Amino acid sequence: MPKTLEPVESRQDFISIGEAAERAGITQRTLRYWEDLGLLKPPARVSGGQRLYSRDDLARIDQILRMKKLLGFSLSEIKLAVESEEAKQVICKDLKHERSRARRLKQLEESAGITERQLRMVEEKIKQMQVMKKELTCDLSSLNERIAELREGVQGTV
Amino acid sequence: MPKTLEPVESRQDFISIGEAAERAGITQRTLRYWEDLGLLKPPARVSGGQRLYSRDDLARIDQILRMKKLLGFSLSEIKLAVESEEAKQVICKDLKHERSRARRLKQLEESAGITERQLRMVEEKIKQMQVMKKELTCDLSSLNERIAELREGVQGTV
DNA sequence: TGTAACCTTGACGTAAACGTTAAGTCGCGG
DNA sequence: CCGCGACTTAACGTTTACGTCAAGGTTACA
Repeated sequence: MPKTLEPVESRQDFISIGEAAERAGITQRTLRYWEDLGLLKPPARVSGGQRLYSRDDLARIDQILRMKKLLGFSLSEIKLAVESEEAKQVICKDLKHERSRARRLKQLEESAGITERQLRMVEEKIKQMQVMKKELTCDLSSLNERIAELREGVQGTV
Repeated sequence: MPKTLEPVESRQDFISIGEAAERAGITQRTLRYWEDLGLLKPPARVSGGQRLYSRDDLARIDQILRMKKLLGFSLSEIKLAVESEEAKQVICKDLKHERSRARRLKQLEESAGITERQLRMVEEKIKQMQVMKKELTCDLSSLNERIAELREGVQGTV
């Protein structure tokens, strides 16, 4: 159900697709595409049909971008992650409504599993990138050494 | 010039494309494709025309894989990085041949510049990934807290 | 010496992630 | 109330990074 504006929220709190795209540094097409794939939940619309993005929507967009650029996830992988995020929020709301505990527990655990896998992956990546960093640092300092040697005309010292 | 076997090197030191691909966890097609794009320098060949990959080649392949998977680089970006790596090695060899000092100095500096840019990028990524790690850790512990609550039947404590 | 397993190039196919264009609708300042 | 820019959906095009044959050459081994 693509919701319309809720009474308490002002039109000021929302921005058009053009502005949202510009702020995120992507195209309108990309936003619509992500929506089609289910990465973004259908945003609010004005009566005429134009999309209105909320602060939450923008945060989600940023999150997706980070997963793409930092972790190199495909959109389908991101969808999984986003769905678990979704589940988390639904669960938090549902906690009020006091329903089937076993079911909620299962969802919570599933969500935690996904989050944990992501965490492990991030940790692994950080480790490997620190190795790369060390290598690059090494390379760089040996290059700088050579440069210094050359500058001082001490070319023969290999 | 796709070189042939050099006298000092034994055939044992080289492996076929099939084995190289298997070791790297990629396909033969991918190796040939990378070679076409100029990511890999043309490897040695046996007289019959079949490729022979050296230890250096394998190292290069690993390097490319890390750039792809860790940094999320496109192949064209990787090509740039690899070319600068190439340049570095050429320069190191040339250092013996004692040629125009000014020119070598310039190349060394260019090489250092590229390496430094790469280093900065890696550092930036590490930073951002540490932020993600923190967020995920936070998420996870709050999830686990809720799970514990539910398990002990203390559902009301929001 | 044959033959099965491996390799070669070349060409065409494909999935993902959008780009681009078309044809029409909406919203708002003058 | 009109015109212009921003928006809508739909459809087709494009790029990247390979996958997948096809048709033949090479190598190793019984």
